[in-house]
Amino acid sequence: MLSERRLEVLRAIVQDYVGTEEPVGSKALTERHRLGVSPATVRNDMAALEDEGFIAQPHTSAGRIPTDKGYRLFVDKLAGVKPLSSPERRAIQNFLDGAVDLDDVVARTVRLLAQLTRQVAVVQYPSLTRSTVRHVELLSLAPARVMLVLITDTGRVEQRMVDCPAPIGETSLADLRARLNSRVVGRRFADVPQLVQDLPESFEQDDRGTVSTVLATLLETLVEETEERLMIGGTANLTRFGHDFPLTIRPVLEALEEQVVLLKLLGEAKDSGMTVRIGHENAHEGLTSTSVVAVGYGSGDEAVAKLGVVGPTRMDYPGTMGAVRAVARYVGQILAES
Amino acid sequence: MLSERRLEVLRAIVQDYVGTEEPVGSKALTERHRLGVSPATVRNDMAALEDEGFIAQPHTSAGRIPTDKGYRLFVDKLAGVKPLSSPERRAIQNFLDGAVDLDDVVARTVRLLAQLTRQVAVVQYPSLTRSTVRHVELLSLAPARVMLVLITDTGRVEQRMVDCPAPIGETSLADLRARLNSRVVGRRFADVPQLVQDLPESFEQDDRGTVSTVLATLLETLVEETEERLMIGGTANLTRFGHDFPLTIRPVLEALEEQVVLLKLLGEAKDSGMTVRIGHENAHEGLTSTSVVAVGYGSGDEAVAKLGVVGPTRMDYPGTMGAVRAVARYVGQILAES
DNA sequence: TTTGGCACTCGTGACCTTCGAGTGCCAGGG
DNA sequence: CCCTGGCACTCGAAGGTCACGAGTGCCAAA
Repeated sequence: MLSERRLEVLRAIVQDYVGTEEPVGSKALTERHRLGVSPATVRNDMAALEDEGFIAQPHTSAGRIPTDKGYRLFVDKLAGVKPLSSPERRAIQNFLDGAVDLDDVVARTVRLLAQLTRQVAVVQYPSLTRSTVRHVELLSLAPARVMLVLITDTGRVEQRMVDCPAPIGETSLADLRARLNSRVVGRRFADVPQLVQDLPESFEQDDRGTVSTVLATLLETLVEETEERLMIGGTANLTRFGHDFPLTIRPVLEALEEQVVLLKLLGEAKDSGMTVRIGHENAHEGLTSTSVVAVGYGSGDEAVAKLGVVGPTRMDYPGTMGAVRAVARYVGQILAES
Repeated sequence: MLSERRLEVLRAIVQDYVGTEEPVGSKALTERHRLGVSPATVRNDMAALEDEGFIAQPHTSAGRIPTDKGYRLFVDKLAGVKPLSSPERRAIQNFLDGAVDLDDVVARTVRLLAQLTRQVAVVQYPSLTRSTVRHVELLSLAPARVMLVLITDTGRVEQRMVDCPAPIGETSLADLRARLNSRVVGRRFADVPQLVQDLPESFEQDDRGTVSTVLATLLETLVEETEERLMIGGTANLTRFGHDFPLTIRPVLEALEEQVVLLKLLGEAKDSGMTVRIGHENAHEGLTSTSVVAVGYGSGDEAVAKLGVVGPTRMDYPGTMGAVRAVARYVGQILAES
């Protein structure tokens, strides 16, 4: 087991390296931190830390930098979550309060998060899977053409065109609308298929085909839209990455454009509590030199989606985690209010 | 006036420079292009072109590179629009045909354009200003709470909550819905305010307040949503920019994140025909080393929105213009069908 | 276990040289 | 009048050398 002081040395190394972006040596360490021991002692500790794999040297005769394992220990044991200052909290509140609709909430959240953390922000739209139906609307646009509009409790709206096998009258359509809503409003999406299963049977022969088609489209929408969407921002912050640019930034930008990759990334995060994935802990190979800090958010107790940031492994973990957590809370509040 | 051959030399310089990304010298030019004259002659021509400001030398004793003015001449006079190959056309068709809704169309278009041009793609959502109303729906969610859903002919859906001053009955609401739709369906957004002006008067005293509120929200939505949205993609292509990375790429990424900037950029493009803005022709200072190729697209004759790409001034103009034009046409078709 | 001392490593930056692509200019020829 | 070959010149890129110094590991003494 590592002694208390050695952990302290690791903490100092991480903090210095995050600040200066340069390998940190024993002398510099003792100067910047009041460790109460000489550089030589620190060197011994560093050698031990290196043996354990927490730090490494880019070259012989250079300072040490933390490894992924070192950051992991730092995040788990050595650092807390730094709460935001109250001006920051107020700024969040003000910034999010002006949002007019769901798109706007998400867009503002992305900007906010990117600005606070100075990193790339990723915000997932509230998922349809876990949300409930607020209303289903059916509009007759042409004799055999119906528009289906689905409204969720998170304010999301999805619409689909339905080409019906036969014309359907306004009365039947109103009837279907009423019955459909009485069954599904307030229910979870996952439960909908079962709830509407026997609906066609209660309609006249003529309309059954159309009713079935409409219901099929509804279910299809549920499935399709379970493929979640997300918004990213703050990519300009990637330019602060390092000096060895193109090689580092390229795969990251590519990964960020692949929504699938990002969704998987967020999906891997724990449902509750904050998840930090460091460097090679990320499965995607374009992201092996980045860390992902993610957390769930939602209008109630339960998370309906996730948000987070992507940044270099060399990031200010306490600060980033604080910002991510705070933003998630406020977004949850905003969603609950609307 | 520049002689025919000098224009030919300029064309060759642009083509070579776009291909190699390196200043092109007189000797290399005569080798790669059958100009029928000696390097010395080309040197004279180059000196003339430089006097006129079409090309420049990065340093003495280096080859020449085109200036913005040179690219301008190239685009206007020396190069046409390169049509896509038929496999490319088929690929576009296939790729866009799978789209399920408007969001999907836009998302696919962005990816497609980014892939075809290997540059950053920008696609504006069909604007509400120029589109027409397909349907307005009113849903009573609570006694004094109405949801307003607005559907456009381009398939876009906007919804707003309306808190009414007084409860309104289902009958009155249905009445309002019917009258509202009979007046505005098929009309342009710009005309709507006038068309609904006197609507509250025809309702009973009790409901007038609510009707006014609903109409106010509708008009507000029209105004608010005239602020257009857009989607961008292919930012990873920025890494192909040049060797002097961070400085070049940073302001571009920042500009791309500012939707306002991009909207203004697209707004400056001509409504019909293709617009190419080269380097310093772009007002925004982050984009002075990029060119923007934009074109309007729409379901009918008239453009309802614009799309385009942002890339280095050193880009393959004919190819890019060809791709942009082709994609715009296909998107127009898709929109017209749905 | 800590500390000061010491020899060693090796990347960084400054400085210099070489190399060659590219230029401008000029005199001669079609 | 325009084109061409020749020629001296420029100057950035690439490579080599060297001194510097931050940082290391190890050891013997406190």
